[in-house]
Amino acid sequence: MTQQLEATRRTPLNRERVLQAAVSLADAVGFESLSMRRLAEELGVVPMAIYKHVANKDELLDGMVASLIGEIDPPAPGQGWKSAVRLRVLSARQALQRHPWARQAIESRTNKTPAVLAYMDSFTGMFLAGGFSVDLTHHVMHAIGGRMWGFTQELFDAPAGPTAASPAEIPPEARAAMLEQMAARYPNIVAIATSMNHEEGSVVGHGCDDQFEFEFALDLLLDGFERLHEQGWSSTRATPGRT
Amino acid sequence: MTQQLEATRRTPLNRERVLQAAVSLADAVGFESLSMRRLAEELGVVPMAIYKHVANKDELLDGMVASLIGEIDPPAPGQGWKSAVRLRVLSARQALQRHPWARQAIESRTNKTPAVLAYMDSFTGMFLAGGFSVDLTHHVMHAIGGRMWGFTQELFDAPAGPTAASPAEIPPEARAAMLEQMAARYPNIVAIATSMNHEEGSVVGHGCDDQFEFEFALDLLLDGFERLHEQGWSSTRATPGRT
DNA sequence: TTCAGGTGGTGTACGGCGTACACCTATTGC
DNA sequence: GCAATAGGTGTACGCCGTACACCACCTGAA
Repeated sequence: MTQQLEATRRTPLNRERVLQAAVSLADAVGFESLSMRRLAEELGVVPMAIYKHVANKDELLDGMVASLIGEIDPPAPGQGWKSAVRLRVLSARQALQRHPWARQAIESRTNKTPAVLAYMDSFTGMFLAGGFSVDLTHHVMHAIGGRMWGFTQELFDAPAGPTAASPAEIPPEARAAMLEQMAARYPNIVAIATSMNHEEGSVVGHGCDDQFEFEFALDLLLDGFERLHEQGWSSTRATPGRT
Repeated sequence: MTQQLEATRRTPLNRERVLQAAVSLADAVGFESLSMRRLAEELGVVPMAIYKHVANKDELLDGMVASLIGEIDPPAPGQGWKSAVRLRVLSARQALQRHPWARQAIESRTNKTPAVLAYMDSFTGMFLAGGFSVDLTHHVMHAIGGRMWGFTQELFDAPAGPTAASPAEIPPEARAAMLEQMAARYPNIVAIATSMNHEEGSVVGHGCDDQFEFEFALDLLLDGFERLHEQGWSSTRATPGRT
């Protein structure tokens, strides 16, 4: 009797459910807190049960990345290569922002799974379809590198200082002293930070517009690609802009 | 008596020696095999002894990154901004190639240590000294992102297939079949791979010239920066190349 | 000369991790 | 009706980072 109840209660695990659970667990607790044991707990199962569905943790991560790739839009048809690439990269970026663990997952591994290869292949195809030479396409794929995934190293992201949200924590004199020290030690950084939003005294203000920065670099690269393509660039000649 | 011998035998540990040992241990065994316990062993000391000199493993890694930064050349004087930046990035790249663990160390952490700030600040200063507006400098720093450290996501680096070094492992028919499968599934990747070195049948041949690829992207960005700078670009107008 | 305090190395222990291996138990195909 | 198999379990091992109590030695003041 209890057997029957328990039998119906549990739909058997499968790879799909494991990956799905892993993704949402990672979404919730972050990459470094995603452990096999914790995932098992989430699935109401003993840790080793997971290993009936994925070979090991690395394969789990590969599966998660594959599922992420599934969220990226396919190439938009009927567009020039440039806007097609642009749209797709931005779609990848959106997927990455939905799943903050993905950047670390991608960086932590040398990705040669079929899903990754397929994505890279399809990505490569956008340039070839746009009339790029195989040669130029090759280098262009290297150049776009991490941006293909929709992320860049975030350099400045969340500055050390407290935001305007918690003004009580540090007395204004101390803040001013800190600022002076910063400005003395890192004048250039401070110059940029203060220029970013000079409205109030908030030194390292609301942070940067990540999206703007990302598109800035992306478009810079795309423009460069375009220029090279138009001039019929070939690697046998020279690197892009050496004088 | 034994006391005296043992007293002379051991020069006491200090932060410098710990960091130095950590760096060369990581050089030898790789980032993921660098553990406090192993480092202690290398130093002939019990694991907890290390904690008298660094607060924890994160601080150890920060220290290692700082020591790496020390290996990067300072800005070359008497040059235009462009070649100064170029030289410095390539110097950073060399440092990173001497210490393969560094990429992971940098990626794994949100770097706000004084050493990192100082490097970024000095880097920023190269653009400002070149007459860049603070605005443009800001975005340019974002765009150059990871490349500031001398690395890019390596996409293609060591392909799955065996290299020419181990020809015995896989019989030629099997190789040919694999190639056909690859070509069917990932035609664009294979197109690039085969064009890279069409000498023999080595499909995913000797790999790419990392250095060339790196400089390709770097120069593309630098050229873009230059163009924007010359036209007096400002972020209030538009992103670089949108039509 | 002694003795307090600090510096640096030790030993033990805890709670986490990934996962190998032996085991059990339903379900299913013959 | 029964053997094979897929899927879940329990135990155990060897790693990891590090908290905490302890102790040896050196230094400098009384």
